[in-house]
Amino acid sequence: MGVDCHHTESAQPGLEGAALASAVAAAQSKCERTRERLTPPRRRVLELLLEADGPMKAYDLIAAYGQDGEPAKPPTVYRALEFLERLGFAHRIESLNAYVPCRMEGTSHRAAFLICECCGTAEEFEPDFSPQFAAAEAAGYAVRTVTLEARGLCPACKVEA
Amino acid sequence: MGVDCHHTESAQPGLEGAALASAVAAAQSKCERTRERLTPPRRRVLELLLEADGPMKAYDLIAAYGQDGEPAKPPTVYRALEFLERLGFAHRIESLNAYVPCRMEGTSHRAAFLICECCGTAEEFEPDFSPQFAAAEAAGYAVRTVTLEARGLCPACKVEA
DNA sequence: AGCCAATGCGTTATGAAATAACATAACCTG
DNA sequence: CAGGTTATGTTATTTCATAACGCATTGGCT
Ligand SMILES: [Zn+2]
Ligand SMILES: [Zn+2]
Ligand SMILES: [Zn+2]
Ligand SMILES: [Zn+2]
Repeated sequence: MGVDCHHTESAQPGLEGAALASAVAAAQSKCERTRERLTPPRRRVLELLLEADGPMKAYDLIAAYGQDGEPAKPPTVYRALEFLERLGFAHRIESLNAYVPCRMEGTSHRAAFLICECCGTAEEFEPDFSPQFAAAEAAGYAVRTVTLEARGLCPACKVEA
Repeated sequence: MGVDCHHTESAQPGLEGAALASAVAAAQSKCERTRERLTPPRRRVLELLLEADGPMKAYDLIAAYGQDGEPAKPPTVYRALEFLERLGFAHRIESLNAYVPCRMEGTSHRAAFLICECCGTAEEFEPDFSPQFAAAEAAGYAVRTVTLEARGLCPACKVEA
């Protein structure tokens, strides 16, 4: 990300082979349990996210969509992303206009990210908002979703800087 | 925002008259203290943000820029927004692609928002991240900025729903 | 004053991100 | 297999943001 970053960019290497197949199969069975359909475009976009080494832009997904090099049409990918987000298989990172596969084991969670401004990796973590929003809820707010994105330097890039 | 919201949309009424002039003057003198220049386009965009009842989109600012109805050119407004953000006079709300004037008194702070999905207001509050990021910093991260945006219903809209 | 570097602005054009709208196809379920 | 629902294909458009370049203004320096 930073022009002066020469890291291998694989702080979060993408899945391949058996690991990839296994992750997709897990999503598949999760869908079946809730009568949701992991259709070909949805599966394909999930694969692309899982294979990637970091956050993927929507138009990167569009370009990479066809195994033969044929790009997808934008709505194909945006619809798949909407589905994957709804099911919790992927998250959108607002401050990057980019998407990542969910890295957390648990089923339901509020996603939060530590984003490295040097190498571009985005590490998901489980935030604890209880103290924050006790006050908000006490003031009458009904909080539904929360976006928390911290930006800075990951350990590796911090050392080099 | 919500199609079923019939509120007056003035949960955060914009400034006018003396209050507006005073807010702009405060920004002016803050700039002078740090040798920054509140030039005409920057002042104009700040005015528009302060006058607004809620978050403003960049192209709303562009359209409203000229007192005679003439729109600004996009770079004019985006440059002004960059400046206002840098000085802490305005914040970008990532999940809305929109901008608000800073409502906090203190000089330096990490902005956070409670966004009502019904009436569209965005209330700024001062978050306390200390517990969250003690862990992150301990793990070697150097956190520089944080985006925290909570979405839900404000007290007024919650009652109506 | 005259010069210079730095900063900001005006303008044109383009790039990037996301969605609208509508037709067709696949899938349940009774 | 009929009919409602969900998903996809396709075309076009809208929305959001920046690149690039030349000119103007500012403020320090000699
Ligand atoms: Zn997750
Ligand atoms: Zn890094
Ligand atoms: Zn603020
Ligand atoms: Zn509201």
